[in-house]
Amino acid sequence: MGKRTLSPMALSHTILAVLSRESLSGYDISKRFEESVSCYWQASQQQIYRELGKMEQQGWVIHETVPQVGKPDKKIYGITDAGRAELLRWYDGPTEPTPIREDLLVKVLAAPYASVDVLLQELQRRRQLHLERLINYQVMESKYQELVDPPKAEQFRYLTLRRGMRYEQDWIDWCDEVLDFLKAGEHS
Amino acid sequence: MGKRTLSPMALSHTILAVLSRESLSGYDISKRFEESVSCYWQASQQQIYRELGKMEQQGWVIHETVPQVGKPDKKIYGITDAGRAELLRWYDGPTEPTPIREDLLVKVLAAPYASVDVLLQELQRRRQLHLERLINYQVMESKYQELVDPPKAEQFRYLTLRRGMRYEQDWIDWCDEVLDFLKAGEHS
DNA sequence: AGGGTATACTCAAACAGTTGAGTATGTCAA
DNA sequence: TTGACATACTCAACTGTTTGAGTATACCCT
Repeated sequence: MGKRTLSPMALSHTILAVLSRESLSGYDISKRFEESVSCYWQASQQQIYRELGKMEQQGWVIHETVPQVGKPDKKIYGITDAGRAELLRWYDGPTEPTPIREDLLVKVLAAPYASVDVLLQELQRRRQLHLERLINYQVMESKYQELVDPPKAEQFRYLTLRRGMRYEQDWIDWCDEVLDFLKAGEHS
Repeated sequence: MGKRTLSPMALSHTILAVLSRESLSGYDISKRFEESVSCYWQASQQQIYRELGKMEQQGWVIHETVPQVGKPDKKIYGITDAGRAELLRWYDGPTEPTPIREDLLVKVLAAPYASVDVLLQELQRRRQLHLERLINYQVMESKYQELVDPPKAEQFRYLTLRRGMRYEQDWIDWCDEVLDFLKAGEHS
């Protein structure tokens, strides 16, 4: 007797959305999550395999095992009609903003009682990390812009990338704002 | 035998950071999380009380019960020396970007196989929600700007609010981008 | 009485996510 | 042989978070 009345379970719906376009092996799904899905959904390989197992039990996906030479067999997962129906059912519901839990900002709050130098270095490290992500997304963007007459699905996928790029730029901008504040020495 | 070697536990450290400045009742801590902490850390009331109990067992905080007239007794929590040491220990470690899991973006990805009208309405709803949050933060910002010679802690707290404001503005901008795309009918 | 609000706090169950640790097949280099 | 990498997949334990459901004191309104 579950106590939950709502079941967001958006990882499975993310997988369903990815499979809507084409069937993929579990490994290739995992690769998608490292690449084009990474700007809006993070999931580990273990999580994905586990979820696929559950989704198959629920009849949303089905797999066929394909033997390979020199490599292990792979399981190609495809979405079922029930899976498409489930995706549409979920799609009609509301979305919720992701709960925000930013430990870097907790450190900003604690900085008056701690070492501002440590914070400064962490801000620089984080700025660099977000810059690298942005650059990676910009490389992906340039590939979208090479498409001459992109299919509808590609256009929508591009919009998800745009969000990722804005998010990383936003982080860089905020880091710069805090770094400027710290370097101006106004806290001394 | 725990399998974990790392223990981020940043909720407790957020509470420690909040208590660094002043002792507060559990209820008031919860109120802080609804207000000034909300732009960088979300936690439920239950979660906060539970965490305070754990933190007290670990000696990081201590409470005194204060009887009140017409209201239940309240527990005022204060940070201990051990709590301050724990906060500093944690402070020196690296931060990690929050894992991103945005169901609205999954819906953008699924939109070619579903109703674009539903997406359009959801984007407008979300835009409104993020605008309301931004306006709320702007009200908070104007209070910071009334301070003539703000203490250091207030200046750092203001920087956390700046992040919240940028984040909400970023969402609004992205929603506008997608709405423009949908309304231009380029997906037809 | 019931419903709403506020101040104050607590218990329980379920679940999604994280971490650790593998498995199988193969290639290449030191 | 070992270590690194790639393609492919699986199991187990733990934990933070969410959801549901309260508790206590009081006030106000229908």
